[in-house]
Amino acid sequence: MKSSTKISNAVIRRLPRYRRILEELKNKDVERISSSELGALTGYTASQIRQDFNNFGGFGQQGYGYNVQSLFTQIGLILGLDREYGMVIVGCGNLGQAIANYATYYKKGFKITAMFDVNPKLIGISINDIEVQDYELLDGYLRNNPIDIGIICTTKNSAQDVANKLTAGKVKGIWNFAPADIEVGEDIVLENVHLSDSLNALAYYISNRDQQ
Amino acid sequence: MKSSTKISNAVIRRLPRYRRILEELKNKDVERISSSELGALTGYTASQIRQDFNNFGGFGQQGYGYNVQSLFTQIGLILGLDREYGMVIVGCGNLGQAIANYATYYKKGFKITAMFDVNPKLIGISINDIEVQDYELLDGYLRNNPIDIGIICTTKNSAQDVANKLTAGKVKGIWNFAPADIEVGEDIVLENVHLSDSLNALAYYISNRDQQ
DNA sequence: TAGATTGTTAATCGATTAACAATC
DNA sequence: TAGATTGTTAATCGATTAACAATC
Repeated sequence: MKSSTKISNAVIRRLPRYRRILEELKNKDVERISSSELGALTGYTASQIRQDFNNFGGFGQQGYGYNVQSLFTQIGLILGLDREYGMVIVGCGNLGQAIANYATYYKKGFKITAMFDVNPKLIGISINDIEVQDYELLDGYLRNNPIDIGIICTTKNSAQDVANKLTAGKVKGIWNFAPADIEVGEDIVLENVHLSDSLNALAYYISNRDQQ
Repeated sequence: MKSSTKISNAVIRRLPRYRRILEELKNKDVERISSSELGALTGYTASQIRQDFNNFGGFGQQGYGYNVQSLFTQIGLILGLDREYGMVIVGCGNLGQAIANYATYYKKGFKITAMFDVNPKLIGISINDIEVQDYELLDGYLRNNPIDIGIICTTKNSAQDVANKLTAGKVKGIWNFAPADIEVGEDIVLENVHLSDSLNALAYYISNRDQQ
């Protein structure tokens, strides 16, 4: 894998989709796939698929195509899925709990190690065997436990404060579900899931279906 | 607004963000803003902002900039936020409940009218005064109540079946949270929120921070 | 070997940025 | 009026698609 040249964001965003589809093929015991077959499944052009993979060096074989298992593994390596990520969730309402369940049952390699909230009704309850702690304890927890990813599932108003505490606690990335534009330092990776933006885009395309 | 020419998806995806930031400015009683000021707030270039708005006709005034209130309203009109959208949620676990709360409290104009699940433990309970109904009743409900948006918060395995029922029930758009690649007809707008893809991209950027 | 399909270069397309005349 | 800032055209940049030689 050449890691010297910068890979465009557009390529990176397609990789998880490739991987998802390859996993399904793998489960169906499909051994090999050509770029055009993969194109039919993903909706991308065969040409784009070959370009994408060649950003990281050749994964295929002329006249044969790509080995499903090996391509799946390679993409996992590129995405950094060959290691474990420690995560904390801040905000344990329905959304926080949904993310906790999701990560616990579906995302091997992403491990929730602690959960925090300010709500006394939530503090002390257990979610998938993880006890919700008082938000006041977040600082101390991060000092003693190096964490990779902080997940913000709070309200809009608390989001920046949480981000600041996560930053001070030296997380490497923030997965933000709060409908806020939080600011973080250069060295922290910020991934926003702005549900509101997604719903607004959906409304647009419903209202302008002819243009889609 | 010229609706004759197709607006690129990239532009549409930026509109909700503009609107979000304009709303904040409006709340702070800011009356006018220039493209370069808005650029500083959004991270886009002033040039891009002017290009974006000019897709829909001129919203600004030379020498003055843009009127915050009016620009906010215009973007809302473009996105189709001047009407109400009826929505049903299928799958009422934590995620479905989180979306229900979110839509109820934060998204004026998007109204949840019914919720469905297969789980007997959930059927009958009320979430924000909406009773969870048996999934078996979805078909009949959609026949009698025209719905704009169907929200899928089920497991991966059920997602396509739900999508088929929503399609048969003539929804205009589907907001899919299930980690599945569902297929819908041409005339239905599909908006996916693939948490898994988002988390995988986050992992990539954490593992390759130097490249970001 | 012949056929298939990649890897890779070149061409095209589209999106972003720069520049500046128009005008408030 | 002079200054500011848009609207809009032109230039650039980057991403996608097409084409085909390399090769399994």
